[in-house]
Amino acid sequence: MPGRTWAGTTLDDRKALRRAQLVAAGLELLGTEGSAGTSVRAVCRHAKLTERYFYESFADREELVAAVYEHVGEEARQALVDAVRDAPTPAQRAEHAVRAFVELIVDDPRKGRILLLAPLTDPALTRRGLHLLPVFAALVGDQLSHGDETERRLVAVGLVGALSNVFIAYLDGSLKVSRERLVSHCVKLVLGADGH
Amino acid sequence: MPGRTWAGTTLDDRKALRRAQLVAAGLELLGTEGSAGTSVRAVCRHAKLTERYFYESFADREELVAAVYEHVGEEARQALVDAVRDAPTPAQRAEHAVRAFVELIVDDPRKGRILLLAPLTDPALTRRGLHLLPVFAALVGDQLSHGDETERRLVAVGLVGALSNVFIAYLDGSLKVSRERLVSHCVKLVLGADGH
DNA sequence: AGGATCTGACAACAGTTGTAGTCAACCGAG
DNA sequence: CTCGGTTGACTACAACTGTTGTCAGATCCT
Repeated sequence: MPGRTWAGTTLDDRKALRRAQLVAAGLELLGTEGSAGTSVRAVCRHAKLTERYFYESFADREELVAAVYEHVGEEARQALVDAVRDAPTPAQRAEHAVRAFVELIVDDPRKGRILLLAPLTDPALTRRGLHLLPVFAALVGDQLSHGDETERRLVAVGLVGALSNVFIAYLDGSLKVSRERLVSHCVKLVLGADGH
Repeated sequence: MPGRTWAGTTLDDRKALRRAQLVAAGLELLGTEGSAGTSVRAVCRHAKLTERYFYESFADREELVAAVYEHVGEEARQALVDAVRDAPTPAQRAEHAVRAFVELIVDDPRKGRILLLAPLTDPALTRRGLHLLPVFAALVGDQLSHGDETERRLVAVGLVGALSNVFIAYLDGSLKVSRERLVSHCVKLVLGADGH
């Protein structure tokens, strides 16, 4: 059993550490170079590990990019849940959620790019149907109060698209606007979506 | 001078024809297989031409991709211009424009995918900053009547994002809704955007 | 110290990529 | 018919991909 210690740590510890390094390297590459630049070799170079350790933690290149995507997605989900909790009114919930998301992707644009763009571009994700935006859109749709089923879905999909595009434009610098204004505009979008 | 005729056509004619075949093959591949599947060899196979003719018309793989994108973009622009002309009221302009766009991408989803997704996914396009959505957004922004400069830009970027996302969801089948309802909802989005 | 275990640097495989070059066959103008 | 422009099939190259394997050396438990 791998209770045996090595350089002060157990085998499982080091294995988990290496896996984390690989995921971090994958996040960096997927968030900057994009899908094509995220090769097994490139990830290993970046993580300062050899290919052997790649296949110790992942069966595929696919598994790595899926792990990266899910990692970022989970982070975003958690940030949103934390933000919405303890906000009594819908308006406050909207503002907190938007602010949390903006903070997440402004602190680390790589995560924004991965969350918003990767599932559209990387075959490893599209093939698995791994796309969280529809999930978010469904959550948003459930919060809406007006209209029938498909109406809510249309509104939610549109709203998520509007927010995404504004974020993307903000991220790549083509939308020059203060962060405060960005947040308040997005809040307005969210609140306006439910308003008729 | 290449006025000399060959098999009934001049050299320039055949060269142009081959170029068109290559662009058509590029459109097909970029719109179905995506960026990764659009290799020089694959394009040539699809166009039933050899690599030599590829480099007769394009210096790079990049040039081909850019040509395909600009081709589709020009087509979309033309369709929108045609649709908007002769529509007196803003409401009619919005409806005609949306309808024209929907027809374009429903008749040929490949074009929709190229227009909306390719610039986000293909390095050949991102590197050149070849992205027409901001251009469309700017056009839209000029039509808005409320707010200052940045306000109009924010609204336009959001509107374009909302429309794109709805179209994309409709294209990949995840948004099951009748075409008429799609159009009318999009028209509502367009008209609602200017209502501040 | 001995021996099991872990590590890292590399090589090997077959495949695809972009790009360029060669060469035999063809075609139509003079 | 001949000659030069034109065609297409084919090869060549170096670089890269995912994946697996090898092997010398370091590290720690007993």
